[in-house]
Amino acid sequence: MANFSIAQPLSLPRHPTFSNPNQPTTNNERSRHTLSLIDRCADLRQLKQIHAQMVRTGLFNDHYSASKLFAIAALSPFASLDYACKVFDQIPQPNSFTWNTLIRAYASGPDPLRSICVFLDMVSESQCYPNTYTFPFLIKAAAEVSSLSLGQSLHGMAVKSSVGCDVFVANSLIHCYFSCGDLDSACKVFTTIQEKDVVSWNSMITGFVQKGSPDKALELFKKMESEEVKASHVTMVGVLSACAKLRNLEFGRQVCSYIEENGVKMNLTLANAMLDMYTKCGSIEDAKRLFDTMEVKDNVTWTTMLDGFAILEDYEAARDVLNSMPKKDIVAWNALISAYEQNGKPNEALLVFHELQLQKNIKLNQITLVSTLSACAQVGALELGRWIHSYIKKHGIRSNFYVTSALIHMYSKCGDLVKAREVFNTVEKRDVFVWSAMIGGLAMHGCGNDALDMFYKMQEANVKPNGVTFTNVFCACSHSGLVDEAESLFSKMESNYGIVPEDKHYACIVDVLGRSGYLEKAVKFIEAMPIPPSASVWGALLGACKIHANLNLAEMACTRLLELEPRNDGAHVLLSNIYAKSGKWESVSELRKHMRVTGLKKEPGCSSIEINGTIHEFLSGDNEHPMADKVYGKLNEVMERLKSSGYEPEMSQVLQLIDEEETKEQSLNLHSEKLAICYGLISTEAPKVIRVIKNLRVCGDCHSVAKLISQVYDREIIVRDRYRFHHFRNGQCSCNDFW
DNA sequence: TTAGGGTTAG
Repeated sequence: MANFSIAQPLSLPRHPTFSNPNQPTTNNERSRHTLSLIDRCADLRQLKQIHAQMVRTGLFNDHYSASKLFAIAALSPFASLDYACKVFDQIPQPNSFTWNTLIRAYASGPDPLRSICVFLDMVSESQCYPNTYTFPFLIKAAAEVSSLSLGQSLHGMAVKSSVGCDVFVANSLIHCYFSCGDLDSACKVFTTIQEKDVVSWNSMITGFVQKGSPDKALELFKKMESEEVKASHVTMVGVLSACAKLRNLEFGRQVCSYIEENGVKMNLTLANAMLDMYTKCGSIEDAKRLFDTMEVKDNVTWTTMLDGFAILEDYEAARDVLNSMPKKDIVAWNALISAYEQNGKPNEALLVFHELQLQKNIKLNQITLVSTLSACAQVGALELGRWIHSYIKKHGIRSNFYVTSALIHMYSKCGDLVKAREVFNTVEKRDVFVWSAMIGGLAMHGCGNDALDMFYKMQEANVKPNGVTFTNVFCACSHSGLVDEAESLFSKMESNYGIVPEDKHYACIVDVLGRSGYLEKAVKFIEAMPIPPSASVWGALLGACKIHANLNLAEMACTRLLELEPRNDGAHVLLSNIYAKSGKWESVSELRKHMRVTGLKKEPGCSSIEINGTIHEFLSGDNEHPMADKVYGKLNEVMERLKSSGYEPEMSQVLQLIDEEETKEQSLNLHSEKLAICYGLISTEAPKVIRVIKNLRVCGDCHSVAKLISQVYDREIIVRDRYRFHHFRNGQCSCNDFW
């Protein structure tokens, strides 16, 4: 028996809703009056007062009255599971209704599995049998925790209890099977329901939408219509969501008219679903019109609108929406951060994150941290990344697979492979994304064999690789010259792993072959492709032609690439470099003229370095930095010192696009990575590692200079270029000059 | 006598 004490003599609540001009006189009337008060309770305090009075007057001994009180304690908006349990313990011999109510309360609580324990107590301790009310709650709990085996067991029990055909039980099972990813079982249950109701259809439609088959959801909706089942507002939410996922504006608009013509009851959720459909389908005008007419808006409304602008990369409008929100929440902030981060604007994402940190009463969640870590990875903001890592530990934020993968990715891309491995090693569970992130990290640092080991360990751990895993593995092979391994794995992708190679995988293999000098083999591989080669396939071949100075093949690859992407500046620059390397200066100038006439610009080289949490960017020949004078002063000193150690500038690296007044050597010295390294030398002390991130591939001269600086100045330098990492130490680079 | 299943943003 729980310990429940009546704290004070009951005084009927003074709350105005409780005043009753006609005081009840008889016992029956008093009971009825008390029961009506239960229904009108506004908070737990009032309920407890009624409880006390019921105990005092003996009304609590009446089973019906006690269970009414209990149901409110367990399920009302102000419910308290703790208190409800105490009330439950006071009820002698609870009946099915009371047990079911307790099961229901637990099933929708924070720990749904506890409802199963209550169910087991009910079966073992009471004379009550589970009925058509019991199973939907239990099955809901199984759905909440996505436990297929539990769902299946409950399904079996329901059948044995002769309630398997009940439409409520069947509908819960459909929902549960979808949640557990067992679409076949969900469909089987659906077909066995003899008298399907609208919820049966809704469960199927919603299930298909949520499990990535919006087309099937729409098919089902059409079938539902043909069977003349009247759609509800929940049906329409599902159907609109399917349209949004399919980006089918035309059908989406028809659905909106359907809702109006068929008198489907509108509510806020449905209006939000319409708004979402318009924004996802790219019709911001429709969205704005609807948004302006909505009298009631919640945070979903605001965030959907914000996201709509973000999709169109209208960040100013998105920002306005955030500013206008009456109560900004973390989801809205996350929407803006991830919009920037996913559209290649990581610096902007970080600025928003810093602003968010200044807000009071808004707690960062996993999504905030994952998006921000990804932005850190892009710009190489290692210090902020570390801060987020310690924030996660300090605030006990539950690390899920997304967070773990994001941390591994951040540490790897910021050049701290040791820390990336540490994160990987300390987690107990790893899914395919975690493994792939680690393989990707090893790949970009040139640890090809370690990456392959990881790939095999992953399979020993019974984790199935996906397309991303293979991309990362091939990338690792490419940077380490592991041609045979890459070819062998590629040939098994479909047969052994069931993954159909995509364009990016073909591009990887061309890269593997090409880098290692097997140019003819790479061409034959392209010719045998079952899908048309994409720009990235030709780009990989072109890159290899540059390394191995194969002019004829380069011209062919570039022509094919430019047929697909006429405005690919990288291709123009690569070809120009190859011409220059072969001394074909006429061709260089023709290409340069072509670029000028067509307004095509070479992406300027840009290198960044993080000092005390601030990212400093340097463009080629940059004078914008406040300490530019000192940087150039340091650069001169460095070059003199290196020359006296025997360094000679690699003029062959000055390949193209030099303005006439510049000398070749000056041009080399203006490279952004040299400026960033020099800034690192003057802003930090040994033995701090100098970490630089460059947007393009590092040039040969800068590579030699970095090696020499690491020796002459005894500083470790880590440079991330567009393709991989270079660790310079004692005059050597981790890439073994193979990049 | 009581009640239940399906709903939108990241």
